[in-house]
Amino acid sequence: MQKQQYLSKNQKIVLDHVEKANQPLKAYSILYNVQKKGLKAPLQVYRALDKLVEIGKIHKIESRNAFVACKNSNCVVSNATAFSICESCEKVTEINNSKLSKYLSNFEDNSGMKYSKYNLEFFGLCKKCKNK
Amino acid sequence: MQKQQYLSKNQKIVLDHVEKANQPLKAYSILYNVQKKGLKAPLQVYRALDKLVEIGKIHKIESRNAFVACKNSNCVVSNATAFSICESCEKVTEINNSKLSKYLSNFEDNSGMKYSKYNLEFFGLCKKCKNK
DNA sequence: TGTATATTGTTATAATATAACGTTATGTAA
DNA sequence: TTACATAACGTTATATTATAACAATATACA
Ligand SMILES: [Zn+2]
Ligand SMILES: [Zn+2]
Ligand SMILES: [Zn+2]
Ligand SMILES: [Zn+2]
Repeated sequence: MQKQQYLSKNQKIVLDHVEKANQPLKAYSILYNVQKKGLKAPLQVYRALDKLVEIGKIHKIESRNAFVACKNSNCVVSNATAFSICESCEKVTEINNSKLSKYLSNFEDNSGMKYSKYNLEFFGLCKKCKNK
Repeated sequence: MQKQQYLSKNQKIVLDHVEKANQPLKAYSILYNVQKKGLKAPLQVYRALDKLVEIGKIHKIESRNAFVACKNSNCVVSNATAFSICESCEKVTEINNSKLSKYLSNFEDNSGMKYSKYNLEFFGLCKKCKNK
């Protein structure tokens, strides 16, 4: 069986919903909003999310337990993610900076560990919130 | 009222326990283990953890919902944290690398956002697990 | 001493996530 | 086509993580 080519029904429904949002969504908020499309139980949402995260279509904002669609259409590095998070309005933006991703992908410390993945979350105040 | 100088009773108990562990601990595992010291409810643990995280004595490993004592005794930058996480044995190490922390603290993207904090989690296989 | 803030103790509950089971769909190869 | 393996689905129950709300006590300090 080769790598999955198409998304399944539930996966499409969830991805669709998350892509339309312009901010991270909580799993249960997704659930409430896709119930009219037939997904009735948390597991249906979580399973779709798991797969979508695995293939890089969706990222999890770990510090917020929330899910956001990948905005880097060419995001080959679905496992190398960086986000900026405004601590006031909670706006989250995926950072797409090749210098940063190169720097982190090549990072080695003295532990002899080679890293295949990373997740970076920056916190601060966005422009809007800073000027309030 | 000036900044807290000493830890409270519950804070000491929790910090003590987390410092003795050499891996991240879950909040409820902490709870079970400090019950003999009088902390009976989740909130007592969470409140102590909150404060300890705030003052940088403890960090939260967001991807694991677990808590680990800060190993950088001189960790002035309690809000600039980086960890390496083995995806096989779950060993977690706090990274203390001044080049990395400088690079990230000075990082600016085109959003005009200045970051006061960050949390970085690297994933891979530790030496031991790689050689299995 | 009076006052503000931090911490505590306690019960209940909210929010997040997974276990376990059986069924159905899809891809691969004989 | 049939057989087999893997992936996805549906469902119920439950585990895990975290906070709300309220009253009491302790601490710092003017
Ligand atoms: Zn992405
Ligand atoms: Zn903002
Ligand atoms: Zn630290
Ligand atoms: Zn390991």
